[in-house]
Amino acid sequence: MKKISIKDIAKMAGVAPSTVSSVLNNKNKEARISDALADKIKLISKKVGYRPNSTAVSLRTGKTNIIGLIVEDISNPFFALLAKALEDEIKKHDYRILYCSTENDDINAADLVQMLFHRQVDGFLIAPTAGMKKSLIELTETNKPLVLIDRYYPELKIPSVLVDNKLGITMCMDLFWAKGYTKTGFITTNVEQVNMLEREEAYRDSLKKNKVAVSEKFILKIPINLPYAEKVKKINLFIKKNPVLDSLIFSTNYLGIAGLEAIKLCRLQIPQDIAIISFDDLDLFRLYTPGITTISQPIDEIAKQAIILLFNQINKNPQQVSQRKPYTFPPHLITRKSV
Amino acid sequence: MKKISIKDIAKMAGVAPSTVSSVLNNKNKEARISDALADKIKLISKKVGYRPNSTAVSLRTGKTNIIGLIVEDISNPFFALLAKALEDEIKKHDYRILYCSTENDDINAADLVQMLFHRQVDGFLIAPTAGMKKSLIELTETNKPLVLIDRYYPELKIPSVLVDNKLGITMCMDLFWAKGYTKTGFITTNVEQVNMLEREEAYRDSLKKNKVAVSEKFILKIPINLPYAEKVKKINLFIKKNPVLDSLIFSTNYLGIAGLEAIKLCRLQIPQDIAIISFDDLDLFRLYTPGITTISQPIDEIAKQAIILLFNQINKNPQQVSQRKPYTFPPHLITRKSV
DNA sequence: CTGAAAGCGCTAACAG
DNA sequence: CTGTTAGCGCTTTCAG
Repeated sequence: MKKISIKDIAKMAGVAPSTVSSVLNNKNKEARISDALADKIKLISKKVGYRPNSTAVSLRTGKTNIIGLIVEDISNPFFALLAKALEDEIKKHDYRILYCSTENDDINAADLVQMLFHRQVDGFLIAPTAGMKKSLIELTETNKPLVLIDRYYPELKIPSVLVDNKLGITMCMDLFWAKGYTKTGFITTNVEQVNMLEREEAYRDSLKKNKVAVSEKFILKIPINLPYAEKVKKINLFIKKNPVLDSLIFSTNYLGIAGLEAIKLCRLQIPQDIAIISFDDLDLFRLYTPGITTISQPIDEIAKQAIILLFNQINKNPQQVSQRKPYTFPPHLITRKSV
Repeated sequence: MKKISIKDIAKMAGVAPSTVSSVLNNKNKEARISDALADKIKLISKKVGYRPNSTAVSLRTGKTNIIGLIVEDISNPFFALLAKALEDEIKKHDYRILYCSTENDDINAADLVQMLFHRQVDGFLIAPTAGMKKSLIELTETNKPLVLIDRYYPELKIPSVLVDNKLGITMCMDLFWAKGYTKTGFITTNVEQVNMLEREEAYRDSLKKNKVAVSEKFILKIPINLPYAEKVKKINLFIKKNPVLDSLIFSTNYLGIAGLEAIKLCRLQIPQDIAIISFDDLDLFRLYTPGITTISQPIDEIAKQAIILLFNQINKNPQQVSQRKPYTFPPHLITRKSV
C-alpha cells in the first residue's frame, strides 16, 4: 500500500502513462492496444497493488464516486437504519457516502450542502429540514443529482422518496375507531416539515371524517430540540391535563419513547387506561410489555427507490421522467397489545 | 453556487490567481500583500460565494480533510451513537467523515482500508474486525494517522480507545455476588475480538476469584452473523438446558435484546426466575419492565479521546508519545430492577 | 509587494 | 497500435 503512481507502472511496463490508463480503464479497444501488452500491464499493476489516486481521477474526470448524505441525526435509529440501507445499495454502484447531520438546523443544513457541493460529490441524498427550500433550489440549479428522502417539498419538483405518512396515521386512527376509542390525543413535534404536517393532517382528517370536532388541546406539539427529560415532562403534563383521552398517537419514534416514560411516570396502564400507537418500529416497542402497536416504515424499499432515482440522474437515464409527486411507500401497521 | 474558480476571482480583482490564493489562505504576511488588496479580494470572493474546489486543493496539498471511519455496522445503536459523537468532535476540526460498515467481514474490511487509503483520507478511525491484523500493519507502515476504537490489537502498537471491558463485566459479577447470585450464565458472540474476549475473561476471572469452577456449559457463544430469530432460539434453548442458572450476562446490546425476547418466550420472570445484566445501555433496557441493569459505555469520552489521538498524529504533535496500552474509560453500572 | 510558472496524478484528444 | 501533449483547479516557489 505504498504511494505508487501511474508513471511507476508505465516505467515498469516500458510504456507511456496514457497506455496504462487506457488499459486499466478498459479502453483497450478504442486505443487498440494489443492483448499481450494489456495483460502485461494489468499483471504488473496487480502485482504491485496499484490503485489510481482517486483525487487526481476526480479532478480530471469531475467525478468523485461519493454521494453526500444529509440527515437530521445519524444516531436516530430511523436514520441509522436508513443510512445502512443506503450504504448497502450504493455500494453496488461502487459509490461511497459522506454523511452529515443537520441537527435540524437550517443554517447548518445550508452549509453542509455548500460544503458537499464544493467537495464535488456526485449527488445528494437529503432529508431536508423545514427551512431548506432556498438551499435546495440553489442546488437544483446546479443540476447535481438530488433525491429527497423521508421528507419532500411539495412546491419543488425534486424526486422524493418517503413513507405514506397520511396513510400511516389513517391506519392508526382506523384501528382506534374500530376498537372503540373515540378520544385520541396526538403528540408531535413543532417542526414544519411536510412529513410531520401530513401526519397531523391525517389525524385531523380522520376526526372530521368521523364527524368529531378537532380539539386543539388534544394535540401536543413538542419543540424538537428540547432535552429528552423535558419532552417527558411535557407529555406527562399533557396526559394529566387531559384525563379524558383514551388513546394517544406518537408521531415519531423518540416521542414514542418519551411517551412510554411519561406514561410510566403517570402510573397509567397500557392499554387499560390509555391505548397507544407510535410511528416507527423499534426493538423497544416490540419487546415492551405490553407490546406497542406501531407504524413501521419500509426503510429498505425507501433506500432502494432513492438510489434508483439518484442513479437515474447520475447516468442521465432518460426514463427518469421525474414525476411530480413523491414516491411513497405504504407503511405497515404492526398490531400489538397496546391498543 | 455556480462553478466559480480562483481564476474568475483573480480576473474580477484584476490580479493573478496566486495572489488570490495567498490572501484566501491567510498568507498575506508571507506574501506581503497590501491590506487594501487583500480586503478587496476577500470581499469579492465572499460576494460571489467563492469556495475552492476541494478536489484540486487535495490533489495539490495532499490533504482531503476527510477521515475514514470503519465500523461494524452503522445501524447498530452503539456505533450510530459513536459515529454521531465522532462527527460532532471532528466537525470542530473542519473535517468530515467517510464511513463504511464491515459487516464483520475481514475481506470486506481490508478492502475498505485500501479504498479509503486511495481516496487519500487524512486519517482512519477503525473498529477493527478480528482478522484485520495484516491490513492494520500495512496501514501503519504508510504512517497514515490511525486510531482504533472499541477494540484493539494487543500486539500492535496502535493508539486505541475503548471502554474498560474487563471492569465492566467485573462490575456485573460483583453485583451478582453481592446480591447472592451464584450461578451466572454468560452469553457472548463467537468472534475473536479482544473486547469480547476480555469480557469473557473477566467473567472467568471473577468466578475463579470467588473459588467457583468455570462451567463451560454456562457460556453460550452465538455466531455473530446468525439471523436475529436464530439468536433468540439459541438463547432460549440455552436457558431451558440450564435451569440451574439464576442470572445471565449478555455481553453486547443485540444479545441483550435477543435475550429479553428469549426470556419472554420461556415465560420466566425477571428477576425472580432469572436476573440479567446487559452490556450497552439502550432505551429498551431503561424502559423495559423491569428496568434492565446495564453496563453503559462512555461513548462521548471515547469519541473525544479518539479524536484527540487522531489529531495529535495529523498535526504531528510530539506529545503524542503513543503509549503502548490502549486508553480505556470506565463504564457505568446502571442498576435497575433486573437484578 | 505581485505575478509567472511548475506541477500534484490522472485522462482524453490527437498525432504519429 | 502507442506516445505526446494539454489541462482539470489549486498552491507554492521564485523571479521580478
